[in-house]
Amino acid sequence: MQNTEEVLRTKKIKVTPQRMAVYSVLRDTRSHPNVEMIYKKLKPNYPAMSLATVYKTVDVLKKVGLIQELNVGEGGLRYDAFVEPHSHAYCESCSRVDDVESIPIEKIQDNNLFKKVREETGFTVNATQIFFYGFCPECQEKIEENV
Amino acid sequence: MQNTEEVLRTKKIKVTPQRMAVYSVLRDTRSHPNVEMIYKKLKPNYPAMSLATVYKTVDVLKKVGLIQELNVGEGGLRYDAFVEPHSHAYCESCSRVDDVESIPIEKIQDNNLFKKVREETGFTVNATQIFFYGFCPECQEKIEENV
DNA sequence: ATTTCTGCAAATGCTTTGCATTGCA
DNA sequence: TGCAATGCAAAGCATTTGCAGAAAT
Repeated sequence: MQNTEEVLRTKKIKVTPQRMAVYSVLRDTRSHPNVEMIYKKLKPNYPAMSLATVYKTVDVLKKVGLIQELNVGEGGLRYDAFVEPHSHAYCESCSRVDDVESIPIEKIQDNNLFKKVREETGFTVNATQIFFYGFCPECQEKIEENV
Repeated sequence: MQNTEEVLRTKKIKVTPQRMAVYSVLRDTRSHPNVEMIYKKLKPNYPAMSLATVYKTVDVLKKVGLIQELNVGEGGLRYDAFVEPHSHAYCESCSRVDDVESIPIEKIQDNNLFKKVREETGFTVNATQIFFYGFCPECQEKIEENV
């Protein structure tokens, strides 16, 4: 995997320790953290890091396409450095977000879905976002225990 | 179509003018308004109507299943009285939200998609939300004019 | 040297809350 | 009448902004 510094440089944005740190956190996890979670994770190693900087940084990373922003309803905005098209499962109990890779969005696109949407609505479509809402394995267990 | 008052009564919630008004607005439009839009629409006829009441009302209507809440990213929370499963197209320029009915979610469910998600992630899935992001016909024209 | 980023604090804006009053059942 | 909903103002929270100092190119 290309190192974080190189990746940022490729995108022609200034390379700062804060940006490397935020992007590294996102590259190293599959947990789709929100800004607060990123901040908490970084604080021990970067005591001077400001929450506002995390906000500004995810914004920059999003704009250059290094990360994607997920709007998961009550769970707020989450960030994901895995930018290949894929869908997500959201746990309505603990707000956990998992990747779903077995339903590849490319396949849906291949099925002429974008074209179909265009025919119906006149919209030109660039992207799609698919969410599955339900309960993660851990929360299912908890719910069963409480019966 | 059943009248608004009857529908509310069926759901065993208190029938008030404010609730009827909010629900009527949502039944009469396909524009997926947010709270602010609902409020503005009602203000001329209900000058005493408070924004807080609109917030509380959409919450109640959502809980009894009369409307659904759509989380459309930057456009915030939108409300829709059309609760049959369907997907949505979101205009990244003007925030307009259109229904997409030609891609029925039932069909996706029939394709064992929920089962597939469960096999991959362990999540039990109750619902899905599909968004198409792009530009609506009007905004496409505007963009072309400015070239 | 210049431009951009960071960190702080203040400001913003959307949403929620508390509570006295009103209104539905 | 009793309980729930409304409307107002205040509070709450996540996010954004302005700006002086710091850092990257």
